Amino acid sequence: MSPARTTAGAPISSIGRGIAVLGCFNERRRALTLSELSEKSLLPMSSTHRVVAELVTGGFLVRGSDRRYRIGTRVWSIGQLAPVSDQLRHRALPTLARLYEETGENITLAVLDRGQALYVDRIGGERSVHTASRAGGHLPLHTTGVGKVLLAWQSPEAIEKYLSRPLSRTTPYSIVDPVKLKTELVETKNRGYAIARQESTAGNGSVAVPILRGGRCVAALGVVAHLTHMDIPRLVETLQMAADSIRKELEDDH
Amino acid sequence: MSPARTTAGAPISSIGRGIAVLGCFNERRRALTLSELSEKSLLPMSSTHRVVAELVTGGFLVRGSDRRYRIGTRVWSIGQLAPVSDQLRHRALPTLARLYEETGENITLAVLDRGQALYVDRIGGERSVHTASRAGGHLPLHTTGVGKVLLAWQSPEAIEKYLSRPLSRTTPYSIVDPVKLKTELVETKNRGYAIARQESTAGNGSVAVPILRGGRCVAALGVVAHLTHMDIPRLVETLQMAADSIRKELEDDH
DNA sequence: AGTAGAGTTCCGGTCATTGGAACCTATATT
DNA sequence: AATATAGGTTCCAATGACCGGAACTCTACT
Repeated sequence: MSPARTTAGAPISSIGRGIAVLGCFNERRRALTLSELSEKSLLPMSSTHRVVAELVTGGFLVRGSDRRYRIGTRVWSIGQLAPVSDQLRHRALPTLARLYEETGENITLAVLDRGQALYVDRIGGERSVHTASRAGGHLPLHTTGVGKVLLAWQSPEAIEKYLSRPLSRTTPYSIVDPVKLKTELVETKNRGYAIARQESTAGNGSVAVPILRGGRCVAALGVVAHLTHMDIPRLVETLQMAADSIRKELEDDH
Repeated sequence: MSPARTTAGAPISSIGRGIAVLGCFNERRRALTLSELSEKSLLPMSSTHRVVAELVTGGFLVRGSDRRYRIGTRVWSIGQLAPVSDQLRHRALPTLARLYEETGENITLAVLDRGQALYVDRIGGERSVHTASRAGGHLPLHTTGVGKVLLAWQSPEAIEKYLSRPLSRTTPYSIVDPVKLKTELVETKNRGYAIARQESTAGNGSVAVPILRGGRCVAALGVVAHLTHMDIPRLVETLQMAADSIRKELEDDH
């Protein structure tokens, strides 16, 4: 009776609907009820129910004893085959482990993804400070050490494009002035590493270096620590050696 | 004209088709052409083409310069929200890093998934031996240390069920006799750890211990090393302390 | 017991989906 | 250069899988 797939205006394919449902999950919302999925995906309840049932059948969603849906192990498993995991994370992990043991601080590895810093992995125990980053999570480019590195090594046009949009403020120390940020980016690229001071989380600072391949910055390696015990020159040296080690690791085959 | 979705017998939903296409990828085949996807998913070329195009639009697939399709970063990113990654891997990672640094050998963390050992993570550098395991990959339960642990702590019925099916042989040393394997499993549970000697890859041995929560074995922690330099009693002690550390980590909230 | 909210099933209408066929486009072979 | 082959893309008529409102069931809470 009613025209199918016109509720939200543009018609969406079945696969698009499935992806939309999976896209409802994020770091804050890792377990959702059917109603929440229906609301967030903008699909009617009955349609959501059907789509969800098919995703459950395929192992892409699982329903817990609390009746909430979570991302299935199958998605995780297939996701491991993505180049970012297979080529980068896997090869860098031993170096990250060594860095973590050496410094005892949070170690992060990030790449540029959809205009944000995508955290490819993070090692940080209870002994190290609490941070906002999490493997698979996105953070802005201008409030973190790794983000600044990823942005600084972009083309001038890409940098201008990023600066032309409003810069979000996460803490009172976040740099939201495009002119000031541009100066900082130039400085970052010149000296070869980035610093962030309480720009993402209060009390924390971070240092980050690029992992370069043929002049391109393919990833950024960083440390997050409490500002009071952050020996920057020493961290930079340690990070640069580790970045070089990862770069070599990436060169093997392909 | 032709009846839709009856080529392969049972009708498959659109979402099921999307999942089938994504399911074509595995550790051996991380980059596939459209033809290969069509062949493996049992879908006609034109249908595959449409499904793939929608997956690309949604960021679930990407096409490289070699015209091959690969799993998109988005799948990896969403997969990180799965409990196996979010609850287990993330919390265990610092301990795995410490273990790796302490031993210098391959460290593996696995859970039971669909009758196989699913590797939740693996840290192993070029210094450690080459192994078959990889994060996100599956291996049989009876040919690896972690697999034996996961199986040994299952219910007697589940063990019988596993033993009733033919046991695959990976190396000449693989235990394929159900009676012999059962004895080994009993012994494993009694002594509290598992050993495998060249049952998965030639020259390698492994030691593994369970991570227990309320009597249930939620994961297995193992080391893979060259048989000649494997100090079993020492590795067992190190692993058990690490397993206890991970168990405590899992107890924090929920 | 009653109520609200969440979740599930039903079902007729219809439009997105389907796949064969035709058509491109590179790469290899003659 | 011409031809062949495989791989990939577009087209289009036919149709049955998908659509979602409505009715119903289940669960949790008062």
